[in-house]
Amino acid sequence: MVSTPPAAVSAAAASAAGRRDSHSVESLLSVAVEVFNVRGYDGTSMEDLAKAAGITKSSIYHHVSGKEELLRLSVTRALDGLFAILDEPGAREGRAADRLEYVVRRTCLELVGNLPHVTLLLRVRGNTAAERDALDRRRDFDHRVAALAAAAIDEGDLRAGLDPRLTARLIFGMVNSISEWYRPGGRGAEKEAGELADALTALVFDGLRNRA
Amino acid sequence: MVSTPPAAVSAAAASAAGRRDSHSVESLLSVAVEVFNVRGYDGTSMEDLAKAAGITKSSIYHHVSGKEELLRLSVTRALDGLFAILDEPGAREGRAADRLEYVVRRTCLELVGNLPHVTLLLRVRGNTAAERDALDRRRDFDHRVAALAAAAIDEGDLRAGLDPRLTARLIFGMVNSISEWYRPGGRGAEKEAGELADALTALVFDGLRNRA
DNA sequence: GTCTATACCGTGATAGAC
DNA sequence: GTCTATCACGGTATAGAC
Repeated sequence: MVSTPPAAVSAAAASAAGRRDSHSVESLLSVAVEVFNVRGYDGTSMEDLAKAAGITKSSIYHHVSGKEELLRLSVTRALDGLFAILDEPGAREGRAADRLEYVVRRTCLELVGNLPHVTLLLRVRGNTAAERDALDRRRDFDHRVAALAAAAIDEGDLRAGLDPRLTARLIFGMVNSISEWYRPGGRGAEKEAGELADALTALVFDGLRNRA
Repeated sequence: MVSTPPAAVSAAAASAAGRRDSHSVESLLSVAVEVFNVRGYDGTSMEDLAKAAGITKSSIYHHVSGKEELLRLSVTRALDGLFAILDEPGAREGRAADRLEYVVRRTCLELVGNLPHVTLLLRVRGNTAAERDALDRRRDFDHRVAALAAAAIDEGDLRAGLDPRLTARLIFGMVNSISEWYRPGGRGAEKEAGELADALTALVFDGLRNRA
């Protein structure tokens, strides 16, 4: 690769000069996920990770078995967060349309609140075992949401004639796309995320058109 | 990488046995884009491309200067197709809301009709010069669509209070997500694409909710 | 337009001292 | 928990014959 870094990935830029940072699996993971999200998983070398973490390549192997374990840890975390939403009361009780709306809203918030891991998950392509496992679980999630959409159409709250599978795909295509541009805005980020979720939910359920 | 191929990428599987396929830049490009889209650009080696094309690595350099040129050719093609939409009469004449709807619909069709190149474009991360140039042009496209959304709100056809930039991002997040699951269905694909574009446009402008 | 052969470097990973 | 040193391998790319 002829790569010139997009924006000089030095997550631990501050400590870059010092070297010899002390790391746990946790701190290493958060550094790695940042770099993966800038460079892409395949585009990231152990050397890149080492530089960003402020240690040497070899030191990384003291914490994890290799690059793929870092990926697995990250996407597992993302998926656990998403599946947890489906077990919340708001996703299990009431009319299907309301449950669907709840899941859409909560998924937005979860994506924003867990942005690095979810972003990485959404970019996984299936080249390694860890990636394929993640894709399987994602498919699972999609199916459960499509079932929710189907129920909402049956109950008459969503327009008849909608294709539930397609509808679920389009909704979550929109939700997931947030990861491509959203950057947390420091304080007020929570309110910001709520407004984003509101805007998206309104668009999906009521559309853009003015009915005045 | 511990990679086991996801689905044995042999675009030219038929000719795999024979070897010594004859290639032009064009035929090589179409093979390369297929492989890039399965393996990811960074995850694809020249060896992968050579196998899929049925020639050796060295032969590829007879046609192009290297991997990055194949990427540049592909994303340029994708971007040219998208920008051409903005110059069509339907995108330039009439009320802004109608022009926006036209662009959304046409973008869906263009994405489906030019799927491999557009898919690759949407996955580009900015690691190389070719990728950064592509990202710049994408941003340009987004701005022009956001301006269209702003005009449509001003004219009163879209709900007041919408954020034009956010609206444009969400719409095209949904449109672009089609590339993650859509696979052309042989004959009838044109009708299929039209229905997909209709469904998406209806969702965006009128929402899912049943108003009966 | 393809091939074989090869240069050269970056890669993921390991061994073992401190 | 970090380091230096080292390894085998696979990566892009080139030279030159057919």
